[in-house]
Amino acid sequence: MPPASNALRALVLASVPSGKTDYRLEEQAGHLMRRAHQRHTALFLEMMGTLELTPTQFAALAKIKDLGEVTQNHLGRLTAMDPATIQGVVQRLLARGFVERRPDPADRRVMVLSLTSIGARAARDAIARGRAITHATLAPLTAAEQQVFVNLLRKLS
Amino acid sequence: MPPASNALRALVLASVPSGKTDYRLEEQAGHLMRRAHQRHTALFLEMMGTLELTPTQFAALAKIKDLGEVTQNHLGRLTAMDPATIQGVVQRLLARGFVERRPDPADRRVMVLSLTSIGARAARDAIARGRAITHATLAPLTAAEQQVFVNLLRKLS
DNA sequence: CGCTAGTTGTTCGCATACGAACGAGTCCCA
DNA sequence: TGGGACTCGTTCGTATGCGAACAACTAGCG
Repeated sequence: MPPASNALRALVLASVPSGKTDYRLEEQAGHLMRRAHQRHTALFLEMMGTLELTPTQFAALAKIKDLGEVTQNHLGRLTAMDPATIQGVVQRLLARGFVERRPDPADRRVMVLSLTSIGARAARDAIARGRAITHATLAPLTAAEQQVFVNLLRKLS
Repeated sequence: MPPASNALRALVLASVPSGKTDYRLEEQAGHLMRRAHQRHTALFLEMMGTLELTPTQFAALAKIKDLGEVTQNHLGRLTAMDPATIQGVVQRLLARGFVERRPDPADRRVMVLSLTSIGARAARDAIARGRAITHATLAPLTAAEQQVFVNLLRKLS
């Protein structure tokens, strides 16, 4: 330590009182992402209304509709849910009669999922609302900002 | 119903085949927000490491450190957690000895929260890591993009 | 003073979310 | 062909996240 450092250090400590170097929670990306996602979820549940679908249930439904038939774990990977999570989501869709399961004779570990006719109708209705939900979620931004925002989000997959 | 509407409706239905008008789940803002938030949470838990703090526990800790003393529900409002959620978070911080509670003589409904000395040290360490976590979360973006992204997120509070 | 409206913190139930561990099955290569 | 490595789906435990209901308490108004 060089001499005269005591006075210097006191100065530094005074300008940085016990690590309180202006860490503002409200400006941290993660905290803002959590809040923005929270707001979206609230909009989603409200606007999905009588369909009573959660965001993950909706994602699973829309993806099965896309593919016709999917394996449960594969569906999970496509919708960003780990096996434990997709399991519960699929159980609830099964219970509501939106999804069917049948064993795959070619691979006895696997259960193949597909939509029932009720499930297909629900998916169609839900996707219509999904568009409105995306619109509402992005409403605070201008059209140009919305483009930018979605592009940046994609980079943060 | 006006006449000739059957043929018309058939046309409409044909041009919009059962609602399959290219709804791409992967491009919906909400889905992307969920995935980006997921990635952040994984980074957070990994980088927080031995401190074993979750994002919400960290937010509560940082906010109590800011204010010195807070009421539980008030803390919840400041960190965007409803009373049921903040209750559990505070319980876990109490159990780890990071937070103290004392009754408010002026309002017997209220419990005032503050940091213990261990909690204050944990908060200081955690905030240092918090900066690194924000950095890592935004790493896929350029500095200019990071600015834009955070600004847009703020509008979507 | 008394009544009503609102607030505070708690509990319950349900739905993500994920790590860890597990049994069953498949794949590939020595 | 045998065996190790991997995959599939399930279960358990823990932590958000929120609606709903609740008892206790405060505040404000007639």
